[in-house]
Amino acid sequence: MKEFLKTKGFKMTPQRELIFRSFFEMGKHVSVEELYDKVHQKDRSIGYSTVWRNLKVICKVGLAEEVNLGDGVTRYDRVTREPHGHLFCQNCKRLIEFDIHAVLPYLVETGEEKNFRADSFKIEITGLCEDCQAMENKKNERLH
Amino acid sequence: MKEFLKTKGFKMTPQRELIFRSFFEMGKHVSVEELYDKVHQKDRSIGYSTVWRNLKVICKVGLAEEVNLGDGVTRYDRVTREPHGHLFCQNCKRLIEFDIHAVLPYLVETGEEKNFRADSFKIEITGLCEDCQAMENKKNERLH
DNA sequence: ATGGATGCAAAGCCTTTGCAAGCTT
DNA sequence: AAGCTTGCAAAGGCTTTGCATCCAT
Repeated sequence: MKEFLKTKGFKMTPQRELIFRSFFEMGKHVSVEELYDKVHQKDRSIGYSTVWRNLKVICKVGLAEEVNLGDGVTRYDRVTREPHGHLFCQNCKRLIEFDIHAVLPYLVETGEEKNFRADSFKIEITGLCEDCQAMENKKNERLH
Repeated sequence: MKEFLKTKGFKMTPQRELIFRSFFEMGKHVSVEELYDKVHQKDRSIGYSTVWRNLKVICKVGLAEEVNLGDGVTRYDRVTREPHGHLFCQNCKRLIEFDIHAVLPYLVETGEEKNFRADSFKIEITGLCEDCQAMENKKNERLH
């Protein structure tokens, strides 16, 4: 990893290593704050902006990309995994993934038709997850 | 429209009418600021927050929905039009639409499989539009 | 008269950046 | 030494809200 970063013009530091490790352990859909909390527990001296900047670095070297669900918080998602879409529960903010191999060809074709140079594809379904639907139903029952 | 709003618990006012009209004239992918600029030209007394709140109202009554491309600006998009995806140029911020009828069934099915109650579907391709690619090429030529 | 609507200013919230000091190579 | 990194604090930039006032019903 150290070598890999060097080829991209970045250096390795203890902080960076801890941040990278933590991010890849958490794996997916991590917000700056979540990662900061986790990292900060292990090393109280690491600042918020360092975490933030390193998340950007992870993106710059192509290991993750930003995900924006419109709830005001940017999340970071590993890109080494298979292409996938997101089911985003607006209540509990949970993110469920699903495979999008079936539709990717269509999207690629669409971009080509319009002479658009596509960098990334995003498919998101927002709504209510199974659990939150159940909760909602219980709440309604109580009201009657 | 006045009647329609009343059924939703909202009242009609001169400001609201101007804002609604302007929004529907602009039609698609409008940011608060863009709409404010347009509205403010016609009536200098209308404040930014009034425009903002009315955009929210338009969403609440189901006539538009928020679009978040991850550039820090929330845009509002009419929902009466056909379901569509977005090609978002990261350089000029232009939004090009494309039909997504072909893939919607797959997405609906995906949501059902996971017992997810889907409220909305979002498909976004980010990259560089034709024009900006041309500009980029010219710039590169000049450098050589 | 009511309760929603408006304007202004101020607060919120994340995201970014400026800087001086500290490390990596 | 040269340049990337880090921490802290402060600045940004857009979104929201508090409040007194106004207006539609």
